[in-house]
Amino acid sequence: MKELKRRSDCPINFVLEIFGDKWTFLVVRDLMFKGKHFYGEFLLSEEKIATNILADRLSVLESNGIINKSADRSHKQKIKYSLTQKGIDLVPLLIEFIMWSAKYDKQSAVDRKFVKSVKQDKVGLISEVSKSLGGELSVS
Amino acid sequence: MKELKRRSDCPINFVLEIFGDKWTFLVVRDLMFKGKHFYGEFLLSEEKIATNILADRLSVLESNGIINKSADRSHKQKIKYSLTQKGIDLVPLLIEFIMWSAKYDKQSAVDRKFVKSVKQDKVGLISEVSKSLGGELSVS
DNA sequence: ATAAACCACTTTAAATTTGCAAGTGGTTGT
DNA sequence: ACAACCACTTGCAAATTTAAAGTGGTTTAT
Repeated sequence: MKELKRRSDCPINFVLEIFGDKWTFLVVRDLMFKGKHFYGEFLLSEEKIATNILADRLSVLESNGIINKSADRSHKQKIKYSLTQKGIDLVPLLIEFIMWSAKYDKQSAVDRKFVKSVKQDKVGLISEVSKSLGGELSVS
Repeated sequence: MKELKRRSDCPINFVLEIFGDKWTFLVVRDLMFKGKHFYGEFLLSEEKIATNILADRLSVLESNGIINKSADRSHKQKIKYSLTQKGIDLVPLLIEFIMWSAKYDKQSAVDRKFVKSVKQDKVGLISEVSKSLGGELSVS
């Protein structure tokens, strides 16, 4: 229904065609840094995403292979959302978001220990975060 | 007129409040990697931004301190747009955009030499690109 | 000196997207 | 059996985006 034609093959544009709105990266953030996995958890985030927007963004993320759905073990209806490797590979990108905001947003709620850790060993932190995300088995 | 209240103090959200749309980063890309500086040049880009959107995004970028305007030497009316240091500090972020797309977009028009160069020495390339952008004097 | 072209926008109106509130239909807990 | 919970879906008003045309100075060519 959407994204039939891409505007260009530019690599910057490629990211924008998927993530170019105010909400999609917040869902990724919740999965990546907040340990959230369920629809109801995303709704609780501070920015207050609407249910229809969340449903739409989850489906966009899934159809682009950034996340996948799996069944919760004990709860038939509960759907667990997890990052795929393609999603996990956004870690360096999100870290740069954080570092830029840490530098330029005076009232940023950033974790200063995290920033310090990135400054000391960015590569190490990326692999640590990525590893923790990849460690989850998805029960498709 | 806009952005009176921020949705949260989250560092990811801070970036999205400025850049969370499909166009703003393309203007930054043109300034950063395409050597573009003038209104008419941005309009020529492949993605075909509309004039009103471009005018709006330039003013958003300026009011957020990402770019500044300066007068063209020989041409009184021509306005030259340049990245500020705050804008130049987006280089690592845009590079991660490019690297992610290079990995996951099969038809990406990415410069493979650039990708190779990032893989070999990311820090070096960032400082090289940043230096080339900072070298321009702005005649306010 | 005058006219055409260029410059950076602005305006208008239609189409699309967003945000809010309420509703849906199946599942689970008591 | 019934209420609560789950992941959405629907309807609608408001905001944003888009294309096209227009504005009012500036510069270039004649």
